[in-house]
Amino acid sequence: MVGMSGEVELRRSLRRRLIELGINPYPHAPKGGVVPVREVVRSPVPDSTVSVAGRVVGIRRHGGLVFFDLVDDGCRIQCSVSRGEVSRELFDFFDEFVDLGDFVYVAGRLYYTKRGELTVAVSDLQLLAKALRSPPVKWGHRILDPEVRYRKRYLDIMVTPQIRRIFEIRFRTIEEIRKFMWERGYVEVETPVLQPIYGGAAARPFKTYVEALEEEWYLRISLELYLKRFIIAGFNKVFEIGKNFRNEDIDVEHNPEFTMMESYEAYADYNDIMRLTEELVGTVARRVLGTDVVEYPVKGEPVEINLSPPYRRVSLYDAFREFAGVDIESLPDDEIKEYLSRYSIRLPGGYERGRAVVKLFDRIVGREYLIQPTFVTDFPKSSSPLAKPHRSRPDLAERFELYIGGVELANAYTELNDPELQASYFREEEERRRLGDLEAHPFDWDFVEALEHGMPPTGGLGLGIDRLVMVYTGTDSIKEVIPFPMVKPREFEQKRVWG
RNA sequence: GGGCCCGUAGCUCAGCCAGGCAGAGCGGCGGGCUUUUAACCCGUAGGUCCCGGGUUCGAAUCCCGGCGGGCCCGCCA
Repeated sequence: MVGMSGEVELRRSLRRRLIELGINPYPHAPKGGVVPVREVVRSPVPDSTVSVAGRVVGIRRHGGLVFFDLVDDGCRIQCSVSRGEVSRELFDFFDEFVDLGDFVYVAGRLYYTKRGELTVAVSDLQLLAKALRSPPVKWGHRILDPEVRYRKRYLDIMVTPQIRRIFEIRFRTIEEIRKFMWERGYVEVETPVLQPIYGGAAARPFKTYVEALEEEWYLRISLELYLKRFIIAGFNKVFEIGKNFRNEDIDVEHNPEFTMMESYEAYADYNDIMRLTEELVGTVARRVLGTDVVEYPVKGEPVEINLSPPYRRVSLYDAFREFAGVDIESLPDDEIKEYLSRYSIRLPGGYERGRAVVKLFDRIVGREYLIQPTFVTDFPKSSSPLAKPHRSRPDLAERFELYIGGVELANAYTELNDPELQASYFREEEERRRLGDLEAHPFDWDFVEALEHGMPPTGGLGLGIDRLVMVYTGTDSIKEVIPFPMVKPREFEQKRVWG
């Protein structure tokens, strides 16, 4: 047993000894009321007595005087224990039983040290939870191994305030999006995650099996088709914030499980939705960050981005002309095919002009040039089987995508509400599936039947929350803004001896 | 799916190219220290060198296979 994982063994023996001494190392509650450290720090009253609780993240011993740092809900305060000011029992207890990582309750007088730091002169102390492992790095420093950071995100958040800040922004963003939508009269609804037919996007789904029905079902790849059923049902303005699941590869912009906000509004079109979207992105930024100017890394260099509306609107064909110098609209199919092979783009399901154009747009224009917020509008009709054809351009659909920092943040349509046209689009998708496009949209009879009951003219929006948070936080990897990103589970032997 | 790189103490890493006793700093533990805050000073413990196989008198080091991770490219948002 000599040399068995030293720290944990040592601390487990402390835990045992505490129990032997009749001291519960995991009491049910602090012995006195606690005030959040944040409040103490916000308006400190020197010489007043405070009682606070938190995790011990630093200990500096000076013989008869010990300074230690407490972190409570992300907020740090220094405490001191002086041999001359407390009972021998208290001082020895701290010395012997309190380690980095432990939660403690302390009460004492507030004062400023010689160096001017606000400090609690501890006069009472209680161990609230014994940690058997100490934090891997000192508080305020960064864990550098990305594998540890993503697998044990709680440590990453625990010890690095900048990481915690990213998630504070994430969850405040979701909160403010809700408020923004509620303020505008949208009703927050819920739709099924498990679906018999997936739809609303081009993606491969996760499959699951429903024992009660003895059927294979799917995890949703979007919220779209059920939210439209709410519009059909007579709710005029609905939204949902929820997880989508797409069985695709993982990279800096994609996680198989990600968060979307989708909204649908009766009697609106994609122009209304553009105004809604830019208002939302700008307003939420101001409310969460206090500013609508952010910095985002583009090719490693921070670029200032202004999120205040209005955003630029440019049609997809015009964007091609402006940024790529190509009039792709009037390019013959042969030359488009040449471009495809030059950029080694394969089209599953065979060549189709509209889809080819969109792929080329993603490859050549999107990430490269659309840094300041830009709505790219009017996509080829065949690439958008759930969007309504353009009111004056029969070859296009009333669709837009929002790009910021080269990242695609949103996708929106004037929604298709003609059931016959929807059915024929679904048939085309089915044909493409037969030709090998695994991401083609499956035919959803139940949805077409719902449309047959009549859906008012509707504008809809899908907004990628993770990517919005990336823009807000100046982060260029989606893993940084997802609390627990998908990582392969790892087999490991726990090094411990029971007893 | 294709390519490149990485895996050694709790953490950060050196050692690998050119095979020969398993190393440093931080952290831990013990001691000292009553105003520090990455405290300081002295001492000390701590290892499945990612896993498996091969070459060799001898492998952290060379070779093969695997696992895990990162980045780039292709694709979905």
